[in-house]
Order: sequence, then structure tokens, then C-alpha cells
Amino acid sequence: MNYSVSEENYIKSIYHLQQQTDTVTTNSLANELRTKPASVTDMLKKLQTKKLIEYEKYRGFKLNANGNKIALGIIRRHRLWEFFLVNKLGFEWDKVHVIAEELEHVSSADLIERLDSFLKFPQTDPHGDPIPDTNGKMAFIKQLNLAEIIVKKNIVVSSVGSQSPEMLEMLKHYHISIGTSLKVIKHFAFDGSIEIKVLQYTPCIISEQVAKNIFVHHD
Amino acid sequence: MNYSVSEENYIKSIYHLQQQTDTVTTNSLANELRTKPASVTDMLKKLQTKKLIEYEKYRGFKLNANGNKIALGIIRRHRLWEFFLVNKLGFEWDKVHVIAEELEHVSSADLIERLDSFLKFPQTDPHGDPIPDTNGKMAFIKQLNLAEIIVKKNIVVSSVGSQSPEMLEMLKHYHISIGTSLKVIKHFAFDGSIEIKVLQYTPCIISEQVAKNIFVHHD
DNA sequence: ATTAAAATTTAGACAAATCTAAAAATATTA
DNA sequence: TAATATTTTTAGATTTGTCTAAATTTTAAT
Repeated sequence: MNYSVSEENYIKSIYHLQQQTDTVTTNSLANELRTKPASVTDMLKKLQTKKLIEYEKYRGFKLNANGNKIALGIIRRHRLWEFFLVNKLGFEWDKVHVIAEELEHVSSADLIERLDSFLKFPQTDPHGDPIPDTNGKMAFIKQLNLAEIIVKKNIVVSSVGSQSPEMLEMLKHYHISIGTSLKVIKHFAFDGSIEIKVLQYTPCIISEQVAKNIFVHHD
Repeated sequence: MNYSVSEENYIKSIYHLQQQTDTVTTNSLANELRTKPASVTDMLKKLQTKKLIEYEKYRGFKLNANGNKIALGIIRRHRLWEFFLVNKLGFEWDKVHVIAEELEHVSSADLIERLDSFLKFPQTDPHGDPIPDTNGKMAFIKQLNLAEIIVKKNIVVSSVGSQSPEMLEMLKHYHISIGTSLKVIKHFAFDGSIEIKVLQYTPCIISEQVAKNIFVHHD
């Protein structure tokens, strides 16, 4: 089966929303895709007849096993292209998302397998997110949220929750990227902000909102 | 200005047809795009209002300066991706056209300039066709048709006229690809076929139709 | 348990790109 | 040049994906 760009975008967005809540609502998907709830309802009917989702009128919906596999295929393509853009073409990691959203819809399976091989089978994309394999298997990486870290030991940034250029630009300012080693020094109860120290830089304070978008693992 | 995939395909096809005849006809374009003449007429109106073609009802049409520039941009993207697919991903040169037709519509200018740089600014694609530069300038390569070569000196294959898998598969069988050195040994007046010798292979005979699709330059 | 609010779906319209069938213009040929 | 054939355009329909506005269903609040 082959899916249109629009269908693929819906599938991908449903997948992402499902990471937070098992069943997805019409409004949240409309919001995610910057479209209108009525358009979402229209597409849901189509995805249902194509047997990609379980859908009960007014009750929400979720990808079925088939839909999940399709979603992981799209995510695989997206993340491989992001890796390519950063590691081969030298893009900054906050500039690749939009381009990868176009490239991900190029559908040749042969292309993607060769790209994967050319890139030496990377495990994560430039934002630290794992790349699904050909069969849709994706490594689980246990994510600790920086806002909840208490210990003052070294931790390593493994991924970021938001890929908006604004967010990533700020991270760059703080000298934070995937793989960066840092320590949490102090929590401020007043606004939830935390003081951190990135190796060889002076300590700095980041807001709770930023901290919640930074995921880490222990060294 | 940004153009739809469909608009870009029309522009590209008009450009290609103009290489043979200065003004293009509705039927020939419909045939090239495997669509119906009525659809072509519809799109012509659109391209005219977008100031990409000169078009007089019933009289044919051609790209204007602006349309030409757009076409060369699309061709640049197509050929750079073909080069990438063959030289980086290891595709056979007869398998890349279809994939490049999808990739060429990814519109980021930054992407293409970085790709060009990554590929070390190639001058021709895997079929020997020149790659336009950022400004739409394309090197002119004087093409001699193999069917018309008389001298028995060494000549080098510089490009092929057809990129159909069938054609390219056959060329592979004859051990001919871009850069191949060969000699014309004999012409057969009966059917226009010619005997050639590719270095280190025994001489073989190719039909006039094949010969007409092989372009060469002197050593 | 009603009522008010919010979420979702339906109905009907629209734009892009395509098609078929018919009409109009151009080209061919006898 | 008149008749015929070919090419091109127009008119009207279709599909995909979207929208607004209205109707329906669910949820929340009194």
C-alpha cells in the first residue's frame, strides 16, 4: 500500500500523540497538524477504511498494529534523513526538521536501506531519538527528565522534547546538545528553575520549561 | 515563488521538449506527461498567469526567461540527486531516475547547495548530462551522435539519450557506460547498424536505434 | 438530573488537478 | 477551396484534501 503525503502526516502525528495518551482526540490532532477538527474527522474515516486506525465516533482513536508499522516507517525515514543532513551535509541540528519532513515522503524502500547503510546504520537521530529498524523495531531508551534530576552526578543529554528552532537555538546558547555532559547544581523552588553546570562553562540557570524538554541518562 | 509538484513536472517537460522543437504542442506535452490534452490546456493557463510561459491559444507555447530558470533549477536538483544516488548510495545508473523525480521536488535551496558541495560540485550526472549551476548556467557539451561517427579513432561515451531501464540494461550488457572508450569499426548500410569495439571486449554490433541514443566526444 | 459548555461530526462549499465528451480552430487533402 | 481529419480548447464532472457553519454528542457544572 502507498499513502499520500497528507495521510502520512496524519499517521505520524497520531503516533506522536499516542506516546503521551493512548487514545487521541480529534481536537489534539487538529492542533498538532494546524488544521481544523472537521478536516481531521474526514481523514479519520479514510484511515479507518484503509484499516490503519481503530476509531469510534466521538470516542477517540488510535493506530492499530498496521498503522503503527506505517508510522514507524515514516519515522525511520525522517530520522535517517535528519542524520544525513547533520552528519553529511553539515546542517545545524535545529534546521533539519522541516527539510526531513519533505524527504520522509519519498517512498522508495531501496533508497532508505541504502541510505541507512551509507550512514553506517545510526542508532539515533541528531536530537537523540532512536531510529526504528526496517521492521519497525525501535530501541527503547530510558529517558530521565532533567527537571526531575536530583543527584549531583554527571549526566548526559540524550534527547530533547521540542525541536522548534526557538528551543534549539536557546539550547545552543547554553552549549547544550546531544551528548553534552552536565551536572545539576541547585533547584529553585520558587519557579522550578534549576542551576546546571556544563563542563568547562560557568554554571547557568535554565527555566523549568526548558528543563522539561531535556532528557538525560546517567553517565 | 513556490511551485507545486505538478507545476514543476509540466515546466520540466516543456523544457525537455523545447530541446528538440522551439515551441511545444499540447499533444506532445500530454504524451510526454502521460496525461490528456485537456489537462495540459488547463495547466497552460495556470503557467501563463504565473508568467512562466508564452502561450497563444492553438499556436503552441514555450518557456519564457523566468520559466527557463525555474526549469534549470529543477534539472539541477534532479541531476545532483542522481549523482548522489549512484556515487554515494551505490545505485545502478538505470535505477535512479524515478527516485530522483521525487527528490527533485524537495524545495530547500540550502539543501541543494550543501548537497552540491558534499558531492564536490560534479559537472555531469551519471548519464553524462551537464548539471546547471545555481544561476541556471549549464555547460554546453558538444554531442556527437554515435550513429554518425565515421572515423575509426577512439571516442568516449559522454551521455545517453534514453534513460529507460530497458535501454540502460542493454547498454550494460554491451559494457557501455559514461566514460567508456570505444571505436566504430563498420557501418552496415542495410539496417544502419554498426559494429563497435569496446576496449578489452570482442567487437559487437548494435542497432541504429541504440546508436542514436549514444552520444560521444573525441578523446 | 438538567442545563450549559466543549468536543465532535455532518452538510455543503471550494481549490487543485485531473478526466470525458463536445465544440471550436487549425491543418490536410482531394 | 471545400470537405475531412487532426489538434486544441471548453464545459462540466470527479477526486483529494481542506474549510465554515450548523447539528449532534459527550462532558462538566450547577
